[in-house]
Amino acid sequence: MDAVDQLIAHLKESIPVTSEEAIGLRKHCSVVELRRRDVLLFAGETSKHMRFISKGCLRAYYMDSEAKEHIVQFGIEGWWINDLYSYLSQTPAKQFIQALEPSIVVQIQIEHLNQLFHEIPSLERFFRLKFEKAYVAFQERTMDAMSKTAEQRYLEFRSKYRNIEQRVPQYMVASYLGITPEFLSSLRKNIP
Amino acid sequence: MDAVDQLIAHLKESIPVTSEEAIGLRKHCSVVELRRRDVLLFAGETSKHMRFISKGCLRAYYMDSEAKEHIVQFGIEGWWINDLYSYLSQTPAKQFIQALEPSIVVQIQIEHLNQLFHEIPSLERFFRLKFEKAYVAFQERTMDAMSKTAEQRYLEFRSKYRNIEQRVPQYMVASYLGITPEFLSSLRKNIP
DNA sequence: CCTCTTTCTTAAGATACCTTAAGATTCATC
DNA sequence: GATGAATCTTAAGGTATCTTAAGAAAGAGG
Repeated sequence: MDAVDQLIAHLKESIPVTSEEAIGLRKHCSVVELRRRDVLLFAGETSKHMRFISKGCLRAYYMDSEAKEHIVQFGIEGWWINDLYSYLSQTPAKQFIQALEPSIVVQIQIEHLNQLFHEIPSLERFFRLKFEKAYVAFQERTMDAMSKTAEQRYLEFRSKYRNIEQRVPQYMVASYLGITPEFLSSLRKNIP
Repeated sequence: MDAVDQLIAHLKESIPVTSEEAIGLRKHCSVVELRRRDVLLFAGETSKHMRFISKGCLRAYYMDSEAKEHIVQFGIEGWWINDLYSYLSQTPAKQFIQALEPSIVVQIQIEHLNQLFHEIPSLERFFRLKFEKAYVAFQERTMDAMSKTAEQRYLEFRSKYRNIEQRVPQYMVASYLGITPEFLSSLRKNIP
């Protein structure tokens, strides 16, 4: 099963996809192989693709005014990763997207995707739902960031994303949680 | 100029609206008057309307597991307010929406709005853009909550929303910023 | 206007989280 | 397998923010 097959299988979990539609889709997909540390999208560029992770692990992060990195999102096999705002509004990205492992990503250009929305109407619904989920995830994260302790946030991260915790460096988990690596280390010491 | 006129004027700032379209729109709008403290949407209910504030001031907030309130959003004249996730996914709201002053809100039922999208195509674009903005606002707020001090967040709130700061109680600003009212009070003492 | 409720301030002691620095461990690559 | 780079831990001292409690000020509604 190649990378695009995986994308199609992923779509089929939520919407029906006929084999003709799959063929149409395939035409508009490009597959990118990334080495560890390769950057797929630089801040300042405009995000021109929707990106599906077929293999590997990536992060989206931005740099604050003091050049500190803050991780906005991780992504692994079967997830989408993007600077969604840049993509949707076609304005320069604030985030970088970088591979943390050797990875394979399927990309669909924005023009092609918009065209596909006409050929495969349920695809538009698929992305609307994705977007709604992304929205609510951010809303929850905002509220958590403001009302929960770092320990609570870490425990929730761990139970939600065990798999991710095991494959990214701990200091990146700290960055995702908004705390220092030292503090995360000390939290971990005091947890079973 | 009545409440619906205000809504139409608001739309005209972003998209063209013909007078026939305005008439069609008007049919599907209902106007709600609220007293101070009236609740427009309860957590647990499903949000069935898009809501435009024609007059007054409201807040969207949720209650955490310890019964503490956390303000997600304020809204004043010319803003939209909703539990957007509940509205979009038609699932029970986690947030309350409550008037902080006597207010007038224009509501459009979801079925009517979806129908209006066919009659006034640019309306769909209007809401897509609104939604993108809401998304990026949350993203920024998440990152701010995790990387900036309460003082920085307060100063930014103050310069962005001077008008709101002046009409809502200070402890609600604190709740919006994710800090205690006592701490906000002490921050303010040390700022010009 | 008066009164009751809501909101704001102050202060002291507690806790969460950060900074710095150094050493220990693990990992990647030759 | 050796070596240098990347990552993790520990610890001490500092700062940001919270909790509690009480009184002061402001505002709402009669």
